[in-house]
Amino acid sequence: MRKPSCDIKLDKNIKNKGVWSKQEDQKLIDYINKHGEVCWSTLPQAAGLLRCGKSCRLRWMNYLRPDLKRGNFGEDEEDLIVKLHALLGNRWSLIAGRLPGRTDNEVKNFWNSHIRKKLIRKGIDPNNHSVNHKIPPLQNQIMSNSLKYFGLKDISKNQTTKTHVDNDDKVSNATSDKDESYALLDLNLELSL
DNA sequence: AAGTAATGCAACCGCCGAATG
DNA sequence: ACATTCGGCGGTTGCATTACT
Repeated sequence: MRKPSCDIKLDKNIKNKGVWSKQEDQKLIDYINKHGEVCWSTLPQAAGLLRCGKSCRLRWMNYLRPDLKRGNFGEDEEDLIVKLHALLGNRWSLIAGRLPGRTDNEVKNFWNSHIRKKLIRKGIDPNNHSVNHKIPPLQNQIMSNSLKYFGLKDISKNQTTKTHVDNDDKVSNATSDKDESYALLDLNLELSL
């Protein structure tokens, strides 16, 4: 058993947990402005922070980075997230990569708190975006090509994911070889992204 | 005004793959 | 070849805020 790379419970140097204070934010910002995004595991000590490197990285990536957009998602962004999710599933970092100034955490939260409910209200299954139509061969081919563009396997052919449905309100992307393929309605993604 | 439920979001947890010794 | 470390990711939790009764 290898020990966790960052174990808050075991590391005696890590005293702070939970919400970051303004002072901690400032220390992190100052350090990164001065030294850049260097080794996260040694950063906390070097910057005088009582946090683990992982926590520092998360704080910087999701909140402090100067190029972050913040604020509400626009309709165009929402639309793009839905389309990308139909194509990529819960690969939030890939989806966020197509949305300048947005983080994977932000996209994931937005999906779980807004988009999922919206799709359910419209009678669309947010997990597979299906409205009970089979994917026509041409559309299937487009999907397959799109996945190749992102450097991904075509999961519709043989994927068995680890998440599953506990109840109808839980996130799931359960698919298996036995599952049928469903249509991705309105998936007019530009393949030249 | 007080209590409770629902919601949104920041942060944590645990796992994985790549890099390194 | 193997063990270890690290960065990164997705899932989940917990808390603050808001809405409702």
